[in-house]
Amino acid sequence: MPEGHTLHRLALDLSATFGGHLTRSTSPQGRFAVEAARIDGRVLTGADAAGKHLFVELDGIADVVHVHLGLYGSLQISGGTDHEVVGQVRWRLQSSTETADLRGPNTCELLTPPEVDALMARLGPDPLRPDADPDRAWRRIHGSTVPIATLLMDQAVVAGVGNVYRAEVLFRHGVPPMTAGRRIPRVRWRAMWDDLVTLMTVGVERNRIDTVRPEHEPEAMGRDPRADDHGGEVYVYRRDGMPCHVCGDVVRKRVLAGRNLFWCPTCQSGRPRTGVGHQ
DNA sequence: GCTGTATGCAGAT
DNA sequence: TCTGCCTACAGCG
Repeated sequence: MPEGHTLHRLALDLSATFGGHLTRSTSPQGRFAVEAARIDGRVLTGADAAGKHLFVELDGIADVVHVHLGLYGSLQISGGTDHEVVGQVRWRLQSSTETADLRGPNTCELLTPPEVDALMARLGPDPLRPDADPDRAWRRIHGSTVPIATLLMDQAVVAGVGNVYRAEVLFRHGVPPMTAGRRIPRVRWRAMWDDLVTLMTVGVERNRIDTVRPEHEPEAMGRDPRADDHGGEVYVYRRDGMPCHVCGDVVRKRVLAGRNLFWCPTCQSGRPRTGVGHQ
């Protein structure tokens, strides 16, 4: 489930598991073999994330491993070192006691420090980084005729938000997805940003996306908690055709800029409403 | 066994 | 707006 929270969580887990340890690197699949040989046998000094990008640093080499999971990549950390290789493992990282297997990444490469800087420079503020400046995103949003739903997915506007957080934050603020960026009031954007900080921080802690407020949880609403389980509790993401948790209207879906977009036409009508849960 | 789909993004058209 | 790509898995015949 690679949105920004996944990468930040992986950075924490990699640091905790491998930080300060001598590591071995291989590429069972072969496509990272040359690079793996260069970093093999080094102490892992740290891991960090920015948006959906993961960086791993090793002692004695300036270059940094850059990983982007894309749509379906995964990095699985597990105890033990004698695992059989299952599937296409691009990079296997091991300490004396632990193994991390990277499968299906969009990108796994070594970058020089200037290349890392260039990559960071093209990212918008990341709600999971304490130094992030939401006004930088605002400057891109408030003059734009592009729908807010599209802007939220643009990593140069906000880094780390993916299709789930986009749908959920728009729902939680009652914003119609097709609203032009320039029609989003500044206070609304700030509330959405603060909410993203909260939601994504919870995402890192739980390693899953939960966006449903306590008063709308299945137990509180008398719903079956197993009715639509996507590995997290959400309002609209992939719930098209199902009743909205808040108002009961049917959740809609359309393709926007090549991605599925989900929303509730009633809760996100753009008209002031008295229902619970919206600001 | 095949097809479709996926929480992403770059490059071509 | 589209195509391609990284890979695994569910659903279907």
